[in-house]
Amino acid sequence: MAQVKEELILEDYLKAKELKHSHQRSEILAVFLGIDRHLTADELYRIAKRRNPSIGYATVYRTLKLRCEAELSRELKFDDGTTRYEHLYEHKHHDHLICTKCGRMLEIVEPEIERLQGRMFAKYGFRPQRHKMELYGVCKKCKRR
Amino acid sequence: MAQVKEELILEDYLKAKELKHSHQRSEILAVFLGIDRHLTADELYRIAKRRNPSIGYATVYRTLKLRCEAELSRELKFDDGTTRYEHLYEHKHHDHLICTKCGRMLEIVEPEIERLQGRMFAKYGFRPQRHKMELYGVCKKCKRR
DNA sequence: TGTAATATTGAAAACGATTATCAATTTCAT
DNA sequence: ATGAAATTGATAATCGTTTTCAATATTACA
Repeated sequence: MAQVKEELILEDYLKAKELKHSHQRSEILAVFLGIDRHLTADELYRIAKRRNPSIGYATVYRTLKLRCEAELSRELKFDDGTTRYEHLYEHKHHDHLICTKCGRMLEIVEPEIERLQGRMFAKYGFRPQRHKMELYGVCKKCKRR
Repeated sequence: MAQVKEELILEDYLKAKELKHSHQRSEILAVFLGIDRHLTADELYRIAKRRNPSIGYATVYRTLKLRCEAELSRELKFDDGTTRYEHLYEHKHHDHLICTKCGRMLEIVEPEIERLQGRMFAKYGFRPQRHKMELYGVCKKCKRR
């Protein structure tokens, strides 16, 4: 199961950095891994806190930062000002289609766009690192209203 | 001259909203319009302040917000956490190619990508509003070092 | 012109999201 | 078990941005 393997990657990362385990961290991670949406730190905090009320805000941030360092997650800044965290492990690169009315967010994969992006990097002599594409519009449901 | 016409658009916007003129605002705008880079509010503040030391932080923010409301500018959030403002008037839609070493930013226009984006909106039944694409990599110069 | 109504200002306080600090606690190799 | 070191939650600090507020500037109109 992918989630188990993913935990092992973080495990190795902790070992390499000579870090220790902790209850709170695994609980926060269990929540985070179990949810497919792109959560904000605050959303994750609230949900984790329901499970274990002793969990603090700072630890949620620390845990998310750890995952980003281990390249298992990525921090994304959206136009509405929110910062959200997405899973990277075993997720193909994808772009985002966002409804500006209801906030719904779709992950979309479009190889054609990926190809074009590669060409753009080449055209300007850049070594590609990453990219980000967000399409903002009004979704089917919200259009009707 | 484009800059003059652009000022008239803001003029109309002010009239429509029954707003008044002000010295500080036009000075801030003169600086902003005269610089092609994507400035942060803080950068604009510093430069404007050199011209007129009485200009305050809040007015810079207020002026930028006004321009965004009038659809003459756009606020962009980048991955490094900075918020920058770009000119929209008589600027074709463009994407950004950003060097993660030196911070240099290129505006790139690629009709093919624009077309594809349009198709993505259609495919998922969204009414398009805007989009944003950022390519992060290492530029020619920085690659050499 | 002068006047009154109201928008604009700068400074400072307030704000929201994130990070740093710190003493108490937990982990873990020995 | 012990002790060194990492982790914790609460809280203070920080950063970028917005709001507040009393003083000032702009504008319409008498």
